[in-house]
Amino acid sequence: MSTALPIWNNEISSRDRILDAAETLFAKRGYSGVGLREVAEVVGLGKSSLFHHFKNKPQLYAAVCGRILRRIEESLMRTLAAGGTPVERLERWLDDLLSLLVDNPSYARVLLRSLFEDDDLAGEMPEEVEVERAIASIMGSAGALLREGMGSGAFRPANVPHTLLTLVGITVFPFASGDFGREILGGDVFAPAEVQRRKQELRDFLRSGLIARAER
Amino acid sequence: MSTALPIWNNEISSRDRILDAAETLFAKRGYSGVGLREVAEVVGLGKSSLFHHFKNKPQLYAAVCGRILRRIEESLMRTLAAGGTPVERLERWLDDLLSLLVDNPSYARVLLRSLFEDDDLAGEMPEEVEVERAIASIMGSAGALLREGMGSGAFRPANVPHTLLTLVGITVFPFASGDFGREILGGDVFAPAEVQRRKQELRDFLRSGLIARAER
DNA sequence: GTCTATAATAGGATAGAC
DNA sequence: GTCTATCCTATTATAGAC
Repeated sequence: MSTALPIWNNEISSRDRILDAAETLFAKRGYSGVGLREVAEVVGLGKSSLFHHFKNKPQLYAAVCGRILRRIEESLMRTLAAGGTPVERLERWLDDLLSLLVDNPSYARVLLRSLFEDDDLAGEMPEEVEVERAIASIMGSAGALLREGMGSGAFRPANVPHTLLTLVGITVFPFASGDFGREILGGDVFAPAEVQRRKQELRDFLRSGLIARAER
Repeated sequence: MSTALPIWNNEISSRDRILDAAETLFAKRGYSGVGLREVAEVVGLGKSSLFHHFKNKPQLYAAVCGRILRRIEESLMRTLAAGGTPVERLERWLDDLLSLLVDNPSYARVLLRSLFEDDDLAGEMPEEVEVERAIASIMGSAGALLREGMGSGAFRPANVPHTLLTLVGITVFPFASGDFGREILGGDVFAPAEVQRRKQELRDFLRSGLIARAER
């Protein structure tokens, strides 16, 4: 019954290798576009073996999404705990989030795709509940930061929920946009130089918007 | 052979009813999540009848996406042709785009989902080529507007491709975000009051960013 | 923990009657 | 232009041997 490995064990468990394979495939083709046969094939297992680790497909999907969201949550907590002014914390968080999305090219796509599946993650299984919890935690912390900054005058007064949607749109979307983003930019969104540029453009946009001051 | 109806005919063609049904379903469950059986059922036809109007599933999908993109293209062209300063044209365009997305709740989801399907729209069929053309046309016009505004000093100097990605992220994403957006906002993203608020928040964000001037 | 075998269903697509 | 019938393959999931 003990599936936990000793900490000095370097082997990656079957469960994690299944999650890795499923994550990549879900990013590429979405929930319905991925068959468990293909997941098993990538991992190097028989199809039926997957059901020993996850009781069905929705649970596997929720486990993939949950793992991503927990990592984002951890990153956010670490960033916020490091202190600084609200502006510093916001900019550091967005920087770290972008780094995380770039280091794990499947994340942005899996996340946005999952937001579009209103049905497929709405169950009562523990993995699905965990997804909801992580989302609420992340958005709660980000919202609190925005409110603190607006209260102290560091941020312009704005509608907090709409600002949260805006922040998700400008940070996550570009790294999920695949060929579209590549065509717009004329190069890979994940290339280091392009990532640096995106971070800079994001900071500038948050500081000044787009419209020049003379026009206001 | 003539499938074209006389202009005084009020009946909606089977082809259009198939496109309508497919659009709604693709928005809900994505390309792979929709079976042609279900599309046919919604329209009230047998599954095989669909193949008389579209030769296969990829073509139907491309036709759905193409119809949406053409409407956005038309809206953009009309807006840009109406003249005004770059700031006026940009703000009018975003306003009109949001109205279009709100009037057609499937649009945002179908569009963003299609951007995540690098494979499923990359063929050589005329419908797929048309999708590419419309995207290039829309992004070309928007990019030209940005460059014009930056040249005249109306917009802050910024990286045009990244700004395009940002604009897509802040305009389209919220209306594709479904339950997530609903939870963040505490209400329906498509409710008239919320749409008005989003338009206002968008204008403010473009004019001032998020960070207060005192902090700069 | 992984395997083979199997069940039951749904998928896209075609042929041909009407 | 729509239908029924059919083909072949893939899907999720289970049972039970090893």
